[in-house]
Amino acid sequence: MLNRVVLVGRLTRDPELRYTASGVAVSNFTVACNRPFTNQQGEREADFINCVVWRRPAENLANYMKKGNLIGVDGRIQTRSYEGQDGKMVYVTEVVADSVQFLESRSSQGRGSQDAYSPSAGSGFQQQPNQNNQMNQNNQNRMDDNIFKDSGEPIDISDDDLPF
Amino acid sequence: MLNRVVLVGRLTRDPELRYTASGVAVSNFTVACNRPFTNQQGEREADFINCVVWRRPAENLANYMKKGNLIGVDGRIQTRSYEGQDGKMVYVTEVVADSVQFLESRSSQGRGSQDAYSPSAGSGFQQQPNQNNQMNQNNQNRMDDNIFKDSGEPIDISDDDLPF
Amino acid sequence: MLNRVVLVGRLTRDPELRYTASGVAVSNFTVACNRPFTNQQGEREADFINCVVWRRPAENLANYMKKGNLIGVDGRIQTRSYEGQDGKMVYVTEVVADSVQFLESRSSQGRGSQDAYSPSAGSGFQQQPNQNNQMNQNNQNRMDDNIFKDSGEPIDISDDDLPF
Amino acid sequence: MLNRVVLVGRLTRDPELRYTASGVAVSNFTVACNRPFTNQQGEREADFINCVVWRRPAENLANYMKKGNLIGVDGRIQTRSYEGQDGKMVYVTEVVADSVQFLESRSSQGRGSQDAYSPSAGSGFQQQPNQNNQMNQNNQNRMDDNIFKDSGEPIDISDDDLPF
DNA sequence: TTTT
DNA sequence: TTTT
Repeated sequence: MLNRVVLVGRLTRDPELRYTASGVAVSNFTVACNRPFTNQQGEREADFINCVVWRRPAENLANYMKKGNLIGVDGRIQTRSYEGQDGKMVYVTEVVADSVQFLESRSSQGRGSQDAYSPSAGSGFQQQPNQNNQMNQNNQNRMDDNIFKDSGEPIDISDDDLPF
Repeated sequence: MLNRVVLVGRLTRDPELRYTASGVAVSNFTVACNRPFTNQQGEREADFINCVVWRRPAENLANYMKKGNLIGVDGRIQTRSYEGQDGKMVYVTEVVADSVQFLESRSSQGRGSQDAYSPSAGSGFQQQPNQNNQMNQNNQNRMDDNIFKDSGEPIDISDDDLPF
Repeated sequence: MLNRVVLVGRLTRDPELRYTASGVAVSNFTVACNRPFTNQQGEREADFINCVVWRRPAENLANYMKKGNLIGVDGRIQTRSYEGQDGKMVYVTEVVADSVQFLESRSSQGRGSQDAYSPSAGSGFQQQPNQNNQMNQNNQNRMDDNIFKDSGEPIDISDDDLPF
Repeated sequence: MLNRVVLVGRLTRDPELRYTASGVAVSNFTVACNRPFTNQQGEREADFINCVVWRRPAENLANYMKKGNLIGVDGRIQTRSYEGQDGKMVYVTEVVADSVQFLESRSSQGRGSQDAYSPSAGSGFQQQPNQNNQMNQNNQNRMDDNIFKDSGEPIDISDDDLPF
């Protein structure tokens, strides 16, 4: 079966970086994609697409991108369900990013476009990373009980959700 | 902004065909996409991706495809929200198909793969269409009040949702 | 059958705008896509992907984008062949763009990202268009004999190549 | 930069399996993609898209798929150039498949759709593999000098072309 | 509420 | 014939 998604849009908020109990980085973010056509009132609407990315690109995203920045996402659609607080099942559809492309860097006056892959010597990321997420790089923010403590919603997410 | 989705998977049920108050055909369906990897229990999971398609390909889909058939979808991700019966907003993410590809026909012995586009003379659809949806072809099933009467959920969907 | 391509990369040169004998705008351009990985010598290579776009987005591209600008392409792969000057068939693979996304505008200080679609009032293109191609907007550059006169290669391209 | 391709089409010939000097499997194949629209003569044309796949999926493809079978390809566009026998540069554009999806198996009466990924215990490939390529599984067909001996064209392909 |  |  095939399942492929490509998005280019802007971050609706600063991406959040968290760690699973076993120390795997995960970042949740939302991409605003303006529709290429206008509605019947002549307005241009947008889609707000929830995304997740794991491991190294999660850390890069949180450290270098912020609200409003333009990014590209290459991934797949994932569905999952959990029991809501009213006992009813909640169905979630989101994009799991295989890679995230920085089309505009944080300070970004002018040229952007760094790769999210292999940010090794000589190929990018000379910028100072975002302050608030920096400590996560050292894994000191690891959560010791289940997951996503400060987020209301996906409390049932665990290492099981690791895509591979 | 870019927003592109390609899926290949199987219909989880017979696609439903309806008509808006102004007579535009719309079909809702779900595609089961088996994941290419196994989870930590060694099981192969699936994603169940809700899709919509409008107009002519909606009619073709409903008339020629049924539960279990393999289809391809080329479209984009769309998000929308409506107020649930408990007064809380419900957020929906689904795929709006620009085109649907029939990779396996209804009775499907052997070769499938007809195009959903331009099903004109000589290019396909020699099969008998599905009985139950056939009458829709003549638009006799048009709904005279708002929309989606027999479906509980998307009562707020109207012609406004027409993608173009 | 499905055939879908999404690219984000930089223009290797100013896009060229031409018109078929019947006055249809067409623009050829090449997108440089840096690979996300390095080769065995540790160098980062690029793919140079030839693209074509027709009609209105062709004019917009030529008028607002130039060498080095970042663009997104949503399209399909097309193959064609013609007889080379040595009598042998030449096989060409290129991307036919359905839409082109401007991720960085010509003078590009700061925010880019205009849509190539419906560039109507209020939604973009307040910039001055490129001088040299401006006259094409009035169709005064229409070619009266076959096509692509000043380009050596695709002399066999005609209105037949119009995608729809 | 983003570079993503998804194809669904039929193999124009049996896929060829070869091995680089260092023993890495590679398979070249061509996918015929019927266009969804007809040309000005009312005919339905096709694109013939050259593809490459490496390693394990290359072996699976060669062992289980044959001319005419329907496959899905998820990959990226790659360009390369080499000096032709007349001393002129030849430019090649092809699709490097990350994964190949079998939408119709070799003997294929009825249901197809196996995954090309992780063909481990219990998940598929109970069919007998193709005879002629079977020996390749044991790497006894490894080529000891450069590459692609029996193919005229890409004699300059070596381990350097390994995508990762 | 899920397909092979 | 190639972009940052």
